Amino acid sequence: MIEPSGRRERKKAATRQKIADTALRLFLERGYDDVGIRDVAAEADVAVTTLFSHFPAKEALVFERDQGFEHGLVRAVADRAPGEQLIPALRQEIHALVRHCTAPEAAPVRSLIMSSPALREYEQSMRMRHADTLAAAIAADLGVPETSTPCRTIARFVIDAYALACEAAEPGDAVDEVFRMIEAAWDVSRLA
Amino acid sequence: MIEPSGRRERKKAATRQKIADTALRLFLERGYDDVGIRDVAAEADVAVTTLFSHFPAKEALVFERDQGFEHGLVRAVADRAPGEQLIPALRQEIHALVRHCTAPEAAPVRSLIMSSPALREYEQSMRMRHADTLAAAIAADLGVPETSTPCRTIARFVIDAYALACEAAEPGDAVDEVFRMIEAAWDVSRLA
DNA sequence: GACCGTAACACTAACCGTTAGGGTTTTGAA
DNA sequence: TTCAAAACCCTAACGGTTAGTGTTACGGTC
Repeated sequence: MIEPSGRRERKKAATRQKIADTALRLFLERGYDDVGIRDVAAEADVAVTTLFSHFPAKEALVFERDQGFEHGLVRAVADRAPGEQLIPALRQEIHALVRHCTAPEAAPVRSLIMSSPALREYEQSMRMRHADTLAAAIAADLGVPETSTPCRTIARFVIDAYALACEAAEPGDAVDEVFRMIEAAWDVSRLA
Repeated sequence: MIEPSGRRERKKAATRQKIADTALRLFLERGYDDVGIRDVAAEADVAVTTLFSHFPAKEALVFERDQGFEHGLVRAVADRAPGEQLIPALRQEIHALVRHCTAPEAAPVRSLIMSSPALREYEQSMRMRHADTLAAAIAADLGVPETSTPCRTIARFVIDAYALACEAAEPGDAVDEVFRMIEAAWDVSRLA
C-alpha cells in the first residue's frame, strides 16, 4: 500500500529510459524493421521479457515521449480558465501539439513513423483512445452522460484536426481551417 | 492480357469463399483468439500459404463481406443524381451502411469484432483508408486538389459519423445528429 | 542487524502470425 | 500435344510476444 520510495523507483525509471533511448537510437540508425526486439534488448543490456514488462509492444518504444498528449487534452478541457469557451481552448491546445510534432527536431522521428505501416497504425489507434478520453472529459465538463453523441463527435473531430494538420502543408493554417468547421458543428449541436 | 476465363476463376473464388466461411464459423464457435491460422487452413483443407495468398492477414478473414463499403461511398459521391447535394447523398449512404451493420443478423459478427482488440484496430485502420479514398472522390467531384484540407476534413467527419453511429444506442438518430453537425461544418468551409 | 515479502529482472522455451524458397498440379491456349 | 502461367502444397524459418520458473535487490519489520 505504501508507494515504493527512492532507489527502486529510480532504478526502474532508469531501465525504462535506457530501453527507450536505445530503441529509438537503433531505429533511427538502421530503420524500424531492421532492428529486432532482441537487438534492442541486447543493446540495452536487459532481457527481452524485461523490455516487455516496460512496454506493451515494439511500437510503443517509439511513442515513449508521447505521454503528455492525452493528459494535455484533458487538462485543456478541465483546467481552463473560468468562462473560457470549450472549443477555443481545444483549438489552442491542438495548435500547441501540432507545433510540437511538426517542429524541425521532431522530423527524424516523424519520418521514422511514416516509414513503417505498423507504426502508422499504432499511432492511429492511440489517437482513437485519446478521442475516447477526450469525449469523457468533455462529457464530465458539461455534465452530460459519456455516451452523448455530440460529445463523442466533437472529440473525434478535434483528434481529426490534429491528424489532418500534421499532414498538411501549412499545419497552423490547417488547424484554424478545421476548427472553423468544428466551431460551426459545435454551434448546431444541442450542447452549445 | 487476356483475363483468365471460366473454371480457373470459379475455382479460385470457391477456395477463397471456403476459407472465409470456415474461418468465420470457427471464430464464432470458439472465439477469435482461440482459433489459429493453422486451424483455419486445416479445416478448410488448404495450405497456410494458400490462405495468405487470398487474405493479407488473419483479421481480413473477418471483414470478407465488407468489400462494398468503400466502393459504396465513392459511388454515393460520383454517381449521385445531377443537382443532388453532396452531404445529403453521403448522409443517405451512411444511413444504409449503418443499418446494414447494426442489423440483427450482423450482431454475432459485430460482437466477435468487439471482443478482440486486434479486430477493432484492424477495422479502425480500414476506416482510415476509406476516409482517404472518400477524400479523393470528393476532391475529384469538386475539382480541387486531393490535398485540400476541407475535403479531407469532411471525409474524416463522414467516417466518424459511421463509427459513432454504429456504437450509439439509436444508430439512425445518431447519424442524423452527426450529419447536422457535418452540414454546418461544410457550410462554413470554403468549398460549400 | 537479521528476516521476509515483493518488485524487478533473467533465462529458456515455446506460441503464433507471416513469409521465403522451392516443388507439383491444374488450366487455358497455341 | 505442348507449354507457360496460375494456383496450390510443403517445409522451414523469422520475429514479436508470452508463460513458466527462478534469482537478485530493495524496503519495511521484528
